[in-house]
Amino acid sequence: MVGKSTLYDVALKAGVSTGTVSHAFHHPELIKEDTKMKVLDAARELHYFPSGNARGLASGKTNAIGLFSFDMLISSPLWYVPKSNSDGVVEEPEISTFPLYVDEIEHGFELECKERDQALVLQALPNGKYESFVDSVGRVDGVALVEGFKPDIATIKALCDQRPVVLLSEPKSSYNALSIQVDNVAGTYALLDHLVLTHHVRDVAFLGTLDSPDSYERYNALMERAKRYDISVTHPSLGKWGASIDQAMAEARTFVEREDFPQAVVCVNDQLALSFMAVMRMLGRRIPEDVIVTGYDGILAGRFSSPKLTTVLQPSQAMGRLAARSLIERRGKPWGEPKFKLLPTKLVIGESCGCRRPSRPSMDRLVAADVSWFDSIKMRRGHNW
Amino acid sequence: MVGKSTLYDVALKAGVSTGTVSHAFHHPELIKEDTKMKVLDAARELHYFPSGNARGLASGKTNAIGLFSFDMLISSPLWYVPKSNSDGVVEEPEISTFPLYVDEIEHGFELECKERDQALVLQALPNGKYESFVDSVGRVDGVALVEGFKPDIATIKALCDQRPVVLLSEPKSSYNALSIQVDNVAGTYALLDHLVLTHHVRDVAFLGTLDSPDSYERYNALMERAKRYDISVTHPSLGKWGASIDQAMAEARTFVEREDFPQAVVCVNDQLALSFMAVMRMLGRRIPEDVIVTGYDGILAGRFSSPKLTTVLQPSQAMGRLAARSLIERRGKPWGEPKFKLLPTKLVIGESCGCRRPSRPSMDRLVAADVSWFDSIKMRRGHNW
DNA sequence: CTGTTAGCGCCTTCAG
DNA sequence: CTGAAGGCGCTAACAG
Repeated sequence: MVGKSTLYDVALKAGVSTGTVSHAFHHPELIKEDTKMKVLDAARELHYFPSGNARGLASGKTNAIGLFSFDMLISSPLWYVPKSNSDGVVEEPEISTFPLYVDEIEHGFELECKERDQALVLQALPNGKYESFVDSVGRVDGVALVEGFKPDIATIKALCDQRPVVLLSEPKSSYNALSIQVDNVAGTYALLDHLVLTHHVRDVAFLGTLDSPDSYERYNALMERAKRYDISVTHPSLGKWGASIDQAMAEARTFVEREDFPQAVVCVNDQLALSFMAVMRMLGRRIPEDVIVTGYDGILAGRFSSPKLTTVLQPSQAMGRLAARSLIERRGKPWGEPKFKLLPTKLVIGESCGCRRPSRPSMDRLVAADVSWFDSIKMRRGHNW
Repeated sequence: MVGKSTLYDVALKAGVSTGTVSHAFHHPELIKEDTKMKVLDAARELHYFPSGNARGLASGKTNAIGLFSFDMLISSPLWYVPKSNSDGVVEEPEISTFPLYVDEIEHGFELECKERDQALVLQALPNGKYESFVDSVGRVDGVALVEGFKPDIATIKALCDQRPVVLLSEPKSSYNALSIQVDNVAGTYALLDHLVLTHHVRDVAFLGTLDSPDSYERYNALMERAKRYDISVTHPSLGKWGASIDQAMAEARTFVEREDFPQAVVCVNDQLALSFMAVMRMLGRRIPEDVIVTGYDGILAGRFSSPKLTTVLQPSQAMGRLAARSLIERRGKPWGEPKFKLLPTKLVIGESCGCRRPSRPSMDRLVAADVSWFDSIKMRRGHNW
C-alpha cells in the first residue's frame, strides 16, 4: 500500500514483460490495443508513478530545463509596506511585492515552459559555489544562467560544450552558448539625448557600481554619448549606501553638498533610482525640480512611483521567454558555436526627468486602453467566473 | 571534449576506483585527504558533471520538490497596458504585469526554496490529464498541488501515501496530506460586517462561479452571515462573462437593469472585481456611488486600482512558503495522517466599498512607512550599488 | 506483436 | 583506507 510500485509490479500484474509495459507508455502503436489496456489498467490500479530518475537515466535526458541564478534571483522583492491608516481602519498584515527585473525574466521563462508543457527547475545557487553548481547542472537538459554567476570560467565553458546554455545579460562571448543581452547602448543614448535636448541637462552623475556587463555598458555608453554634447559625467561612489538607511542618508548628504552635484542622476537600475528618490525626498529635495533621476529596467514599481520614473525599459519577460524557447528547441543539443542575440530597449518617459504626465496611471486605463487586458484576465481560471 | 565524462572517467584519471570517487564527494571523511584531492582535481579537469538522474536513482531521491498546478498557474497576469500618450511622448513597448494570487503563492514557494538551497520543479499540468500528472510526480520527492486539480481522486490519495503532498486552498480532507487553506469564513464575516455596519448595505450579490473550495466557502459564509442581518443575497449568473469584453458588457447590461440590482457586489476574487469595476465604468456607473464592489485575495493590482479595491486579503506568499517548508522538512516522507492548516485572512479597506482614503498609495509611503523596505531593496544585488 | 537482456551512471555495502 | 560488484527502475535494441 505504502510501497511505491515499479514497472516490474505493473508487468507482473498485467501478465506481460517489462518491455511491453514500457512500450505501452511510449510506443503504444507497437503493441495490441488489448494488451495496452491491460497494462494501463494495471498501472492505474497499482497507482504506479514511474521514476523520473530511472527514466532519465535510461533515456539519457532529464526532460527538464533549468533557470539558475547565483545570487539573489527570486529573492527580495520591492516591498510595498502599507502604513496603518490615520483613522486606524487599515492595517494590512502582509506586505505586497513588486516584481523586479529578474522576476520578470523568470516569469517569461515560466510562461514559455508552461505553454510548451515543459518541466522547469529553478535553483538559486550560492554565489561561487562550484559544487552546487556542478551538481544542479546534472539535473537538466539545458540551462539558462542569470547574470551574476561567477563560477570557474573553464567550468562554464565546458558546460557549454555539453549542453545548451543560455547566458542572460551577457555580452557576446566565445562560449558555445547563446548570450542574450539588451541594447544598453541605444537605450542610454536615447536617455541622454532626451535629458540634454528636452531638459537642457549639462552635467550628470552615474550612480551604481560597475559589477556586471550591463552596468559597464551603461556607464560606458553614457560617457561616450556625453562627449557628443560635451557635457560632464561624474561617477560618485555610493560608499555604504546599501548598509542601512542611515548610511544611505549619510552618503546622500555628502553627495548633495558636493559642489559638483549634478542636474541629473542616472542610476544603474530602477531599484537604486527609487531608493535614491526616496532618500532625496527625506532630505527635503524635490524631484525633478532639484534633481532629475532616471533608472534602467522598467520595473512595475517605477510606473507607480511618485514621480513616475523615467527609465530605459528592457524586454525582460521577452528575454526569459526567448531563453526558454531556445533551450527547449535545442532539445539537449549544445550550441556548436557562440550565438548572440541583442534585444531592443526603449526609453520610457515618466515624470522624474521633468516631463509632465497628463495623469497617474490608473486601472481605468487598463480596459480603456486595450481589450487584450480583458482577454488576459479571463484566461486565468479557465473562463470560470 | 564534447562527450560528457562520467564517474568512471574520473576514477580512471585519478587512478582510483569508482567507489573512491563517490566517497570523495559524499563521504570525504572515509578517505585520505591525499586521494580526495586527486579525485577532485581529476573531476575538475574533466569538467565532470554528475548525472542527477543516476544519483537520484541510486540514492532513491530526486532532491527536488515540485509545485504543480493543473490549470493556469504562472499564466496570464493582470496586464497593465499603457496607452500612448496624448502628446505622443510615451509609447511603452512591453506590457507590465501585476502578480496574481497564484503568482504570490509561487513566489513564496520559491523564496523558501531559495533560502533553503532547494531545487524546485515547476510544472503546469493540462487539467485532468492523468498521464502527465503521473509522469511529473516521479520527478520530485514531494509536491504541492495548487487548487484546480481534478485528476483521479484515487490517484491523489495513493500519491499521498507515497510522498509528501501539500494541497493548497483545500479544506480539511481525509488524504494523508497537508491541506492549507485560508480562513474564508472569518474574512467574509468581516467583510459583510463592514458593508452592513459602516455602509448600511441591505442587499448584496455574490459574483463568480462556485467551482473551487474557496469559492464555495466564500459564498456559503456570505449566506450564513447575511441571515444575521436579515439581508438578501443573490447569486446572478455571469453567463458568458469570460468569453469576450463585448459579452461581458452584455452580461453587465442585463445585470444592471435587473430590478434587484444590489447595493453591493461581492466578487469571488480580485480579478473579477477589477474587471467588473472596469465594465461598470464603461457603462457609465460610478463606484462606489452607484454600486459597491469588493473582492478576495488582495492582489497588488487592487491597491493601485481606482478606486482602490476593498478586499479580503489572503496571506498568499506565506501559504507558498509554508508549503515549501513543510515539504522540505518531510524529506520525502509522506504524512501518515491528514493534516490541516488554516491561515488567517484580513479585511483590507479600500475605496470601492465607499470608504474614503486619505491618499492614493504612492512610493512615498514606502520609505516613510518602514525602513525594512529599504533593507529589502538593498539585498538584491549583494549590496553592490 | 511481445519477451529478453544489456546497460544508463552512481551509490553502497562488503571484502580486502 | 580502497576496490569490487550488485542494484536502483527504466529504456531500447534485439530476438523470437
